[in-house]
Amino acid sequence: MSDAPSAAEEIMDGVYSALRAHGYADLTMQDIADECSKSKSLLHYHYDTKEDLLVAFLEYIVSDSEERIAARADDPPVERLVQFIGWFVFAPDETDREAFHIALLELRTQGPFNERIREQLARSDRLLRGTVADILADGIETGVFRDVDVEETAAMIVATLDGARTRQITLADSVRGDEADGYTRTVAEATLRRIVEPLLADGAELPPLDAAIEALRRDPDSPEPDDPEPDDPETDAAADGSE
Amino acid sequence: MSDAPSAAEEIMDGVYSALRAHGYADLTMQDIADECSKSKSLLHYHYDTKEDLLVAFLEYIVSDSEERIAARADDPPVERLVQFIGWFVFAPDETDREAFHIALLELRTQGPFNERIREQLARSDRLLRGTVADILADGIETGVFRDVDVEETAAMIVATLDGARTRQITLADSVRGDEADGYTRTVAEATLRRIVEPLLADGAELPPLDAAIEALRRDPDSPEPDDPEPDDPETDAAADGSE
DNA sequence: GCTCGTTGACTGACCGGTCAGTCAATGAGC
DNA sequence: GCTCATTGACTGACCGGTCAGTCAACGAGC
Repeated sequence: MSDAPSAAEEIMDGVYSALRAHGYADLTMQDIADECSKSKSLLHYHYDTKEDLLVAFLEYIVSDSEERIAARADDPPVERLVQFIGWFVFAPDETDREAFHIALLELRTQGPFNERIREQLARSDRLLRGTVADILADGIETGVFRDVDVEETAAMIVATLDGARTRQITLADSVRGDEADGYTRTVAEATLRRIVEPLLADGAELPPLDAAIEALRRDPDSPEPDDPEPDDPETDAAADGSE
Repeated sequence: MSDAPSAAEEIMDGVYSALRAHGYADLTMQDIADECSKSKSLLHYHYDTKEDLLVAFLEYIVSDSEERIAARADDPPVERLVQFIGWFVFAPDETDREAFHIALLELRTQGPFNERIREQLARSDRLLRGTVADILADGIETGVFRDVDVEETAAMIVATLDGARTRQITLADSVRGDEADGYTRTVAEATLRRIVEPLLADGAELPPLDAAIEALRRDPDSPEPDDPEPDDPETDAAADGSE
């Protein structure tokens, strides 16, 4: 697990880097090969087709997210929820993460044309909405949340954050940082204030979003991670990617 | 204006049909040519490059949405808002419209890589959020809405609906209609109940979403249209597409 | 009202580049 | 010496874009 990463790991890393550098639409097998310092032929040795490779990559990042989320399942519901929301927000310097999310969004648009991709996307979607639903159900049981329709609330929260992020990454101008930059953060804050806060039982209080975002940046192993170590592929992949 | 559509119009129609049929990612100039029964060379005669053609198409559909929205600017704010929200919802039989929105989402993912596309997306985004903000400002002035932050509320509403639609179109399985199908509608209803309704001043009431959706289907010239006449290209294009 | 030059719309054939995928050969480890 | 990992050279398909040329419409000159 420490040194000598397996070929599969190196290739997944290569896909990750290549996606950030080139996006999905004009990602070539050669790009991936270059990023992991291997030959294109080797990629075909391990994965028959480009599709196989990309589906494997998707599986990889979704599984990673599953593990990260599972690792935090015992945190208190309110903190977990704020952290979940905070994880959609990009800090200003996380251009790599943004680039990766652009590629993931491109990948998502291929869902309708590719069943295997769609399957992974659905898995990721279930993970995200299910996580929020679990958090809410937990909180209701504990008495920190009022009794609401957890599925509906989860759907709304995830849709809102996903929509905000989509707008931010598709409209942000890489050169002159523009208004779209802080968009997700603004919407995340509004979501907390206008959707989550009314859900709190009397006496319960929301921790600040900023603190949660800061914590995520420091602690890679959070439910929906940021970049843990420089260049760690899946760090936050699955969560967003999937939807 | 009646018969003998101009070449430009026929080509735009061709792009529209081709996008629905093939999606954006594997859209070829030949596909477009086939859809409008012209030669590929003709497309290059009118538009130097494929990019030029697609940017022209984007301009075309965003402009169309601008006009449609402007045409309804004098409707009462509450009705306008419900109609705006209803226009994100796909009726079960609107597979064409869904296919088109998939292509538009693909196009949106190219924003980060193409300034001219990004420009049009930003225009569409301003249109959508600006429209909701206008509706809210109108309603506050008239006294039907409480005094809220219109920009923030508009951002939330648009993000939520957009996120819901994204999930629906990327995850829906074209063969066996699955759970993702009614997703946008569910979220739209939740948005009305949980975001819009609390905004209403005492005495004001929301018209039902279903009625608004029905009206949109019957009346193509609504702010954010459905398919007006069979095969009318831009009908609902801009609204969603953009941003 | 006929001819002829000009123009704009349009086409088919073709070119060059790109890219996924193949294959035979090489080397390393056992 | 056999297996497995890896490589570079190669191929075939596809696609954007070019180009030489056709054709119908139109207007001018007679």
